[in-house]
Amino acid sequence: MASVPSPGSRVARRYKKPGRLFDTLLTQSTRIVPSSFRSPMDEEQPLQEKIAFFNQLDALDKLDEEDDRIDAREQQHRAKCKAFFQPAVPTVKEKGNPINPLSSPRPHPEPRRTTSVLTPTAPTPAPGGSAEIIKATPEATTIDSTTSRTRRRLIADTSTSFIAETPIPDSTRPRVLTTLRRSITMPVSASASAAEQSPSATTALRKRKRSSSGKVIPESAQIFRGLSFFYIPNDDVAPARKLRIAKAKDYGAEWVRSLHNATHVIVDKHLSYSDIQKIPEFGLAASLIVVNDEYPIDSISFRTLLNPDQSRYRVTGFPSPTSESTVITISSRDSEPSLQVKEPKSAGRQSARKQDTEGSEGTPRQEDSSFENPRPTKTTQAGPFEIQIQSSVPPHPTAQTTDGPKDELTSYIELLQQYKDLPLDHEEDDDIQSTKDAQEDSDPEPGSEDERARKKPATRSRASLKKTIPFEDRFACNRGGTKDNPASSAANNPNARTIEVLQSMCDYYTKINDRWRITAYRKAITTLRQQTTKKITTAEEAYTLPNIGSRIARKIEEICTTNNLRRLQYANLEPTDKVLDLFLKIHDVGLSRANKWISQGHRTLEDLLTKADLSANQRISIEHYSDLTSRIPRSEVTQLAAFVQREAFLVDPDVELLVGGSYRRGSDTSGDIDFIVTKRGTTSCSDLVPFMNSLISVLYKKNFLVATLSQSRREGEGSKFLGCCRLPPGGKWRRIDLLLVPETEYGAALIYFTGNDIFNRSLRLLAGKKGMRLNQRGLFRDVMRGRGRVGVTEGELVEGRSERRIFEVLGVRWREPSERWC
DNA sequence: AGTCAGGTGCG
DNA sequence: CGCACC
DNA sequence: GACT
Ligand SMILES: O=c1ccn([C@H]2C[C@H](O)[C@@H](COP(=O)(O)OP(=O)(O)OP(=O)(O)O)O2)c(=O)[nH]1
Ligand SMILES: [Mg+2]
Repeated sequence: MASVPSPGSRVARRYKKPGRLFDTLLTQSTRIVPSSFRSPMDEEQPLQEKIAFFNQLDALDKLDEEDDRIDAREQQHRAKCKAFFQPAVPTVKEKGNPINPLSSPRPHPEPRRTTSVLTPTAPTPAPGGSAEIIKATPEATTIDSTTSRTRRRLIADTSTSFIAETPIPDSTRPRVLTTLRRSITMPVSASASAAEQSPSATTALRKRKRSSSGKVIPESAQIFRGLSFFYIPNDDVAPARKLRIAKAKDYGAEWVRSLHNATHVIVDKHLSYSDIQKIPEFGLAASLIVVNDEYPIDSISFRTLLNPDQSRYRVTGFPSPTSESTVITISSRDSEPSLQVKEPKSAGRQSARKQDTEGSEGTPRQEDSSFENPRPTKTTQAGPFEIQIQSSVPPHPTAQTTDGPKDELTSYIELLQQYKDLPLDHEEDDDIQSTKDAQEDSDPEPGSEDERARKKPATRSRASLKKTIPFEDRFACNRGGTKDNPASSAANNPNARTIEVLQSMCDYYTKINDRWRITAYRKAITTLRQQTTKKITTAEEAYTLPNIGSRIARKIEEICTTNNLRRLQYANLEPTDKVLDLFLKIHDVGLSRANKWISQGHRTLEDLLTKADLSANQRISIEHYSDLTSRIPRSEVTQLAAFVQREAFLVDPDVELLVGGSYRRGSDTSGDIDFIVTKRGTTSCSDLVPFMNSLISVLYKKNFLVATLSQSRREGEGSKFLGCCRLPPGGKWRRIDLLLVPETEYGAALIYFTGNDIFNRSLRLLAGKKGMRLNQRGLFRDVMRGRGRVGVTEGELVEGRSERRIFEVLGVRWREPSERWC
């Protein structure tokens, strides 16, 4: 994967498996009208206006951001809490026992325990999910969701008119606007059926669903219980603040209007100490806890009252805490020398990607004039008026024409839209492949047929200029790629900047551990990267592409017009981000641990080596940080391979070793070296274990192997060895992976170990959609995945030996390893 | 409203 | 079960 | 977030 970080890169994969804790299930808007993303202006509109428009939207987006932020943090907090996050005391040791000097009204016993109680996250797997399993089990066929879903889709297809959103009259704001922005006009054609689905249509069209804070937080979780917050400004005019206030209330805080009965003073970020001093009776605040509005948010995030003394929560200009700053002053936390740098964007140019994350701790937000003005103005009028732009825009000719390389299987992999049933379409002008068919041929007997009957009629409308094209391109992984990146990725791709920005978004979500958004962005980026011919500028254009929906499409347009994404301005950029990246590259360190360390005040590798408690692997990994994080030139991989193969031959001449991973895909550089070890005639990896043991000991003796990170020799399971090695003379430390594979599973293992990971996943996804299951041991069929999503039946082995046959059975065109970059 | 790959080892 | 890894 |  060379330089390109996205696919397959460690970072990209860094999200962890769900563990159902992170099943975010946030909201999701279902797009119905093709142009739901459409902004009021049309293509021809002058750039200036577009920019102006975006600026106007700033306030609103801020809101969105706020939402995201909260949502995200809610997810995040679990990870952090579990990671023994220490609420108040940033000092290194002592885990439990948070000392909350000031906010002790409600001492929180032992955070860990508390958290588990607090999060009533009841996964509730919801039964009956296997709607799309083709080979559904008899009882599983009782699919219900399909009906409503289908209905919705139909409507979607019919709408032809475009909706426009009203540009916001700047001065106005808040909720009025919010509403306005979401207001939509019902497509004429759909109006007929509007009645039956109006709610969903509305939902689908509006930009996003905002969760009402109607949820009830269990009393035990109400960390603010007993506390009284006085806000400055003390009103809920600003929607974002209103939201925060509501949130605080949810957690037990009382919103007070007077300083007299307040316990905490929550100051708007944009206000400085000198500003709030003017407040009448401000003197009272001296005895109160004064923090900025980050404090409640963070506290909620961590489900515990944090130490309000942290610089992070200090109001700008607030007389510093008598300089007795507790123990250990965490440098980076408060330092932030030039906290004024800001510099929103302007010239841009800077590499958005990595280091640009130059934010400022305490003052991360730009001025963003609009958004929450201190003065108690009240929202005024706002004459919302909806504009209907009738645009008979014909379905984009694009769609499949997008670009050259397309192959059918590509289409599969990625979207696997309707693989098998991928019907007919072809010329049939009605694109509709809309797919509804998918379900119809399959089985309706159980009971829900009635509805299904009525829905199918209508439909034939084009409307969706969206990704209709069923198979044709749906990218996935076609591209050979490895070496072209030096030149191509950087200079060649016209969408470089866009990708760069989106990648930042992706990074952001990575930090937040939002699995699905990460993959969504990853996919979007991948398809964008494949548009090598022209620059995607408008939302429509972008929306046409697979895996780019309305929201990312909008962002793309914004990026192209403003060369920036407002979302990033306040979404990202904490100074600790670089540290986070630093830590994440350590083997056996993920988000959770890295964040934990950061919260403990560690900022450098040295800190970790001296102050943190590390596992053996982590220590090794830090001690050879630079070696292990640098990529291995192909030539060196070849040498390493030769070395190992030679030794292996001496141990057992019948054993075969093949280098897989990125090397097999033709990469110029690799993050590690992956060996697939097999021997003819073997049927279980246990047959190879003895060989492995001797090989490993030999390699150690030769000073080739220098560390073992993990080793598994379970019978029946694939066994693998992960360690570190180096070329004899004293080469750099390198990561090495050995996978033991019996001959009978060779093909499957080959696919697995060759990757890349995205390719594997799409293949497996495809298999799943075909009622099969693919893993590193083979391809199985008649798999029953029932309820709980857990495989009920393992399925019957179809093929495991031959890589090619697995492809065949899956109906996927053979792909050379070099074509497996997705 | 559900899905988004599928597995391992460790604590 | 969560985390980290492939 | 995207797609079904
Ligand atoms: O989440 C994952 C990670 C990896 N793999 C497979 C594909 C991958 O190709 C192979 C080896 O993993 P590795 O981490 O070595 O990735 P790589 O493709 O070899 O890239 P790199 O150059 O970073 O080693 O294991 C997966 O199936 N799922
Ligand atoms: Mg590799």
